[in-house]
Amino acid sequence: MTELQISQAIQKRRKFLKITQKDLAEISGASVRTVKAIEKGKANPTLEILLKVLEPLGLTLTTEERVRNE
Amino acid sequence: MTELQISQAIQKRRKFLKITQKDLAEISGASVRTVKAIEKGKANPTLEILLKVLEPLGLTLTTEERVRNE
DNA sequence: TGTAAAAGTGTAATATAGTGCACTTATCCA
DNA sequence: TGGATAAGTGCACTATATTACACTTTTACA
Repeated sequence: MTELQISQAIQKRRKFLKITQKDLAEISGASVRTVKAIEKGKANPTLEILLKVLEPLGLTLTTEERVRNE
Repeated sequence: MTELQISQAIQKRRKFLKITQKDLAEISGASVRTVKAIEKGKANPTLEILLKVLEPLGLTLTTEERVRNE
């Protein structure tokens, strides 16, 4: 999963939950600025920030064996 | 999946592949210092670095809905 | 068990992620 | 369609991730 796919998953999930970037920032503890950058794919977030943002979205990060052709 | 679990997955996989931290550093393009820190769980790597290290291990990162009780 | 390879670490420099502020632009719906 | 809310952005500062170098400690095996 690429950086872009992760940011898309975050935005998709946030919209599904009908909350704003500001809401997500407040709940997660990350700054609004950073949440915006992550969703725009213009961030290279640290793992800590990424996990903080994913958590309130009910999402988690996992490592998997990469499958051929993806 | 926590930061700790990710570092453990990396170390486990690297040892399975019978390569050294130095090898992994060279293949991935991350510094040896950073690879060591990640495996030790003493790093808060950027997504870019994390993906670079996972890639040659045949691992990938995915986001999933968090399951209750984990 | 001596030795070489691997792993771990302190320090310091550099690059860059994270942030707040102020502002602009886009979206939306009454 | 006007106004309110949400989203996007330039700038400048602070915090911290990444790195090389030099060194110590641990591991493994001939």
